[in-house]
Amino acid sequence: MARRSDHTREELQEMALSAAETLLDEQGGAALSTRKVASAIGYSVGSLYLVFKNLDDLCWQINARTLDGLTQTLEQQSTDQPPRDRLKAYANAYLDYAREWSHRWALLFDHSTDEGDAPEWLQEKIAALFGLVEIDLAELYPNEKPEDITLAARTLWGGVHGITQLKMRDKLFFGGDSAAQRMTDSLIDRYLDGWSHAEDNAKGDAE
Amino acid sequence: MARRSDHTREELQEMALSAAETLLDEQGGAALSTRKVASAIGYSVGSLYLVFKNLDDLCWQINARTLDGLTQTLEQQSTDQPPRDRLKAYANAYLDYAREWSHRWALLFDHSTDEGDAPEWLQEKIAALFGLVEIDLAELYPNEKPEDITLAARTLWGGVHGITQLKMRDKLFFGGDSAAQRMTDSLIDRYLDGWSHAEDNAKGDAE
DNA sequence: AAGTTAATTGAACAGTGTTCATTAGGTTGA
DNA sequence: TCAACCTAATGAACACTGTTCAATTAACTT
Repeated sequence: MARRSDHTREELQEMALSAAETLLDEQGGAALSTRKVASAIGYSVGSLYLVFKNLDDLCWQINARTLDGLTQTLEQQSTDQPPRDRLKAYANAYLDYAREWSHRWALLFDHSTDEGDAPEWLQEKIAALFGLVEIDLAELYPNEKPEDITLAARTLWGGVHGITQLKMRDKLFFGGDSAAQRMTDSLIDRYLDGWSHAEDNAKGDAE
Repeated sequence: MARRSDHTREELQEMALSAAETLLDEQGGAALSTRKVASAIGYSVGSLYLVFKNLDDLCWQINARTLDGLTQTLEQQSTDQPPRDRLKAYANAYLDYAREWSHRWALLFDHSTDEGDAPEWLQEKIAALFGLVEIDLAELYPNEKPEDITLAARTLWGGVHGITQLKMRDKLFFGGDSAAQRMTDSLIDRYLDGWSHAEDNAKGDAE
């Protein structure tokens, strides 16, 4: 067959990504293969290469969607609460998302191209995620320099990410299901308290 | 050839692991293959399967060695300093180790068996790493319940791990080379300050 | 109806992990 | 000394993988 034009390029791409995600959810990242995706959408292997540069490209595009979903989930958290609670809600949502889409989450952070870094647009999406945290921190510490807010956001969120990762890989072995959330709560509370404490001292010294 | 007995099983295993590590360091985890390892040590593919259950097993054994090296590095940090400084030194050493052995470090945390968890002995090694942190925290907060120390150690070290991972994957994009260390310092200082703060409050309330 | 075009194919190639019947070097016993 | 045995070591075979690209053929044009 040739020139079927059953689907546009965009449709083909969407079908492939969707099929790949299903495969990923059901069988994990190791099971992702071009032949399986192709046969799942009723096209041949070669057709995938009309729409994706290679399997790596397909993975990055899945990652982009995963990251979009994650960002959306975080954004859906109620804004009608104090920044500190919202940060905790973010962390919780982050943990839940990783739990619900464990294979997608694993692909997002495990997958690394042989050569070169993640694509730019992916990096921008991650930056946007950090941005959410920065907003809350800026609200909590309006007198802080922007650079310090940026550093704090990355520190705090790096921490949440690390806890999530260890949890996902069963390398926490402590305290059952609720442990991870207790840890992110503890992290956020103590980090913010420690920060306030330092600010108070600074003020005290200045005056 | 057969029955050469040039090397014992133990020697063969050591040769294979060592060759695999070299391959890993030079070409990354994706380049690790049974045929390459076999040819590097002058044996055939089949011989590897006399010593390792499969490639996964070989990877786990590399990971064990990586984790041992990491633990040793941390243990070499001077004990002749206050617990807080030692914790920072640990975090620093952790970052340095990940930087120096980036491919080994990536294999350690990316590699996940298709089915089932990491082997038990690996989990014990990780627990031992957490133990180092617990010692310092217990020294800092002698009145804290052991369970709280355990949780805090995992929280803090999960955070350091997360920062390290984002750094390694270039997903921090902030502040150049020194950023990661500034972040772990910030994390440890603020977390400990926040903890002390909370303890003071608790004491104040009680009295 | 014949010609043109390009969407789609799938065989081919080079690689992968894993298995296991075969082989050949070392050891043993006569 | 030499045949018998044993077993460490092999590497061909199998079923997979990603990727390419000449060949095919359905649909459009004339």
